[in-house]
Amino acid sequence: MSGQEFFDHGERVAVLTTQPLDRLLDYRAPEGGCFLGAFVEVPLGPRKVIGVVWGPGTGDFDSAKLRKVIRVLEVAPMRGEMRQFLGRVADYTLTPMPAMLRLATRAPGLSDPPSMRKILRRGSGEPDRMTDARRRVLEAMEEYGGLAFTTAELAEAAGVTSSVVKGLVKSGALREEDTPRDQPFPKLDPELPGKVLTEEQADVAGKLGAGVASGQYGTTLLKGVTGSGKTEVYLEAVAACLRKGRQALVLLPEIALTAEFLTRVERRFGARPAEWHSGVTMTERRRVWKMTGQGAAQLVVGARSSLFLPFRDLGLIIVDEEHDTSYKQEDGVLYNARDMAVLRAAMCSAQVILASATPSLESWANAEAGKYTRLNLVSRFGPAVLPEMSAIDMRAEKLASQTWISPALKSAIQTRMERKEQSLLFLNRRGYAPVTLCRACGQQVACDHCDTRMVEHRFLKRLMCHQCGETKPMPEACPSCGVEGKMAAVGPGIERLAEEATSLFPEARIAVLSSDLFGSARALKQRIEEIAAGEADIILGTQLVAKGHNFPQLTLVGVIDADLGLQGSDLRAAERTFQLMRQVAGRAGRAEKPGQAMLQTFQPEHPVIRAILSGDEESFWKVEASERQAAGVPPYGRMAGIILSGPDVAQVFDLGNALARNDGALRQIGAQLFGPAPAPIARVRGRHRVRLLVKAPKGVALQDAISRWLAPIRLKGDLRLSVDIDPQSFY
DNA sequence: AGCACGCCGACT
DNA sequence: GTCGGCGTGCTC
Repeated sequence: MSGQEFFDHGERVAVLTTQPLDRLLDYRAPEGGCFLGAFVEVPLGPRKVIGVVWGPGTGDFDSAKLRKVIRVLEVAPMRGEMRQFLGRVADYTLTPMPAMLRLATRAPGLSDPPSMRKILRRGSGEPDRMTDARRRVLEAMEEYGGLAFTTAELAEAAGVTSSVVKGLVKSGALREEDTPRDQPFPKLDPELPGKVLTEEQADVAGKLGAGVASGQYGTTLLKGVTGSGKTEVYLEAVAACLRKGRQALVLLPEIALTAEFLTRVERRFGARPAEWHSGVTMTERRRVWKMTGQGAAQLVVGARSSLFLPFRDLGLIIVDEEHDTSYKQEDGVLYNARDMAVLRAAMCSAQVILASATPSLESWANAEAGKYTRLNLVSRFGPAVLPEMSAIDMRAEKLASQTWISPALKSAIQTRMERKEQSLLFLNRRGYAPVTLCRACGQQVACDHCDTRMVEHRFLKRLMCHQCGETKPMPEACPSCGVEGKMAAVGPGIERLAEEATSLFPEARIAVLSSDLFGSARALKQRIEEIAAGEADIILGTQLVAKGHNFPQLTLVGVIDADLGLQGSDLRAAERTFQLMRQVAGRAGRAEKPGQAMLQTFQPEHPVIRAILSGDEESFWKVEASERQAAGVPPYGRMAGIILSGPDVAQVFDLGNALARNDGALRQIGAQLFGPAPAPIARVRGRHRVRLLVKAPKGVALQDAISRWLAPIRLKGDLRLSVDIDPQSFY
């Protein structure tokens, strides 16, 4: 990086814009000059765009044609560390820099001057006439001396109309003052008493705190079983970070989890932290972005994109539920927030805590290799113990056709009903039935734009494509052969399971938790609270229920189809099933009552099912690790996916074949290329998709080889190409 | 990304 | 003649 930090008026500067150009553009520094990293507005063709001063000009552009930076924006310049971080993420994910800059400036109104509002202060003058209403206003002002009132707020507080307040301003008893609308976040107090920790928790918290206090980089894998108090423990690391005067970031995989988390932070530190995710309002986003940059937000709680906020001095990043697949962005810039968190921390001497009850194999392997410190919380808090796990061998169960709850599971639910305890039935399938077919011709109803089956949603009275969201009414006659009244639902979805549960237990109060049955995160949260308070006997849920919600009355978990995730050729299928089953099982018996988990399976001897039942995680990981090592796949090898798409199948395949023929750059590093083959979903929204997979030994320069391989190709027409380094899903 | 330029077919 | 389709190329 260049040593020059300031550019005088007229000097050449190189500017990175958010426009998808593959290089920096030279401009002349504006009057008053500008700092390296300054956010600027520059002319580009007929338009004005936002950019960042990235360094001294490259000088190879005709200086007569050089245009001048219009102005420097009134926000903190981008720090060198942030510029470097964006560059490293771009190199790693093969993302163009403008897209990276867009990620880092996802706040509205950056180009606007700081928004101001008028607040009131006590003036020097006295009111010409004192009335009762005026006295109340002045008293309210005294009482809340330090607060910044607007006219409306002060009128409200004093119980008068705003004209009374305006009168006082006119007479000079109050005066108006301009103040920035974006206020700093209230101070968090790390010295407030936290929850009393057990000896084990205090020991782990102490070690994490010491890491933060060292002011150096380090990553810790914090493994704690459900209910072991992981959150309390890592909040002590946040406390250590705050004491050091550095900022902290907590990443959560799911927006639905933030509300409860914010409350816990408030209980521990006396104020709410900054919040950053797609559900936050525009004005609040702007405030969070700016305050993060000024160091006036000590703690940010957010989704993966909060990793690209302009922290001034980031000392700690916590990745909660680090194994969660939603940390991998699946559209736009393809990055894994967990991995990039480690990168960012290494660049700014911060600590990372990867917290999970069921860590990813990647993190487990990094801990085994000594790259990460590993800390364990093994005891569940309070008297609760992990549930007793058992399998129900579905080959031996006699089930009526079109039913999925085995007699064994049914009687276990019955027992819970009698004891006034709750049961949870888990089925990771939304809708009523995964397949709708015609009994006359055997044809399945498929989406018109994607190569996927349409899923019946009886609740919506429609068929839905889970790929593109397209819906259509339930057909009376077969769309393919025209025969009427022969359409049949095949297989269970969560809605159909609800139907079965209702007929088995007509007197039970049944709650269904599926993401498509709730319009908002708020509605979902409220329903979850009602259920936790006991307003349901049987809970039916999809994936959603596996994540961190606490139901104290719950003592039975029944997994309807434990084999569901094991099918398919996904290299992480075993790992995912293991994590999901463990997490769902962890929902039972969190309070005083011991829990029981029953897994309905057709393959009870499958190693993954056996590992889940035995609870022997270390041996599961060791077996899984040795299999991946033998296959040379992550985390012991590297992979990348190339997805080609376009409206014309032949064209897309031609491009795929051309790429496969010219794979010299890949062979140089000893990488193998598979494909082109139709992508897992061969058609989405009318676009045909073809995939190539690259598998390379660990430790080679994979990104470099891929960019050399792809450099010569020119995309014609409507063809698209995207590169996914470390792809998460393969099915 | 936008936006112009430019080269062909279809129309008042 | 001219309107408008979108392929190609440029933006400091």
